[in-house]
Amino acid sequence: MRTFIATAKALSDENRLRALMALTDQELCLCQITELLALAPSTVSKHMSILRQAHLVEGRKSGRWTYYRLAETADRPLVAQALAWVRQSLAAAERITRDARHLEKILKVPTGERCGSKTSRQAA
Amino acid sequence: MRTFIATAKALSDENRLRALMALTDQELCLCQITELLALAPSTVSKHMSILRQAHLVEGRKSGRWTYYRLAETADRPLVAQALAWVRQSLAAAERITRDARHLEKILKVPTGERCGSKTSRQAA
DNA sequence: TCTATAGTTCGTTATATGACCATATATCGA
DNA sequence: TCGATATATGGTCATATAACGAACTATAGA
Repeated sequence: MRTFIATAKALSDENRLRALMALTDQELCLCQITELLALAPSTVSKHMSILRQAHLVEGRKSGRWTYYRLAETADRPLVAQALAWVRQSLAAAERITRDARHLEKILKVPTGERCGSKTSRQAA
Repeated sequence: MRTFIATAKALSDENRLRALMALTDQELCLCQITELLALAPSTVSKHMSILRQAHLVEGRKSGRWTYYRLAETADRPLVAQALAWVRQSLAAAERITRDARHLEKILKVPTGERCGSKTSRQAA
């Protein structure tokens, strides 16, 4: 019950849903999600922590960056079911498709020029 | 997106989940759900209103009573998916099975002796 | 080594939520 | 009609949540 409620709550916030949907096709580092959502990094970090605790995403630390991806659900069918529900409910949502277009641009920025670095800010 | 979030929020409260699961096998009037959850009637009414707005349950007014049942989902596959997720996630939850046992007793009380009437209070 | 960058954690603040009681509405039965 | 019952609605209060900035940790690179 607790687990279920934690998952449902994790799925009750627009920004977390946008982050989740952005991870559909590839993993993203926190700064890319931050760029997409246009929120403070600390806020996004908190959101991702909530998604991770609900086993909806997994985090992988690599050097300075933390990469997030959708969770491996082979041994968690209920999470898989939840993710399927999210995906089918939101795939066509205007906000999500807009994010997908925005994400394309974000992904074109090479590693090393991303995030809050002066270089990437100038590029933007 | 709004709709999805409303649904996810509706599923984020333990008492609403208990009510939802209690409706698995039959419809119940508000007072029966109130008895099951042991909350103030106004609180339960609010909960059912939230579930109804999320299209998870339907209300049917009959005389003094309002009967709630799981929503008809033939034309709402996403709601069906959500309900399936709930059912499969919680069917075995200790709280839910305990509620099911409690519900059996509640259902044995004949109509007219239910709810807060003096008769039913004496019976309890 | 020193500085900048990426991310997390913590404290604060505004809003959302769930609980209650009091009240309103509606129905049933005497 | 009048009183009791079933539910809904509105107000209030305590707690939960999401946002931010500040401060901390860790890593990379000059």
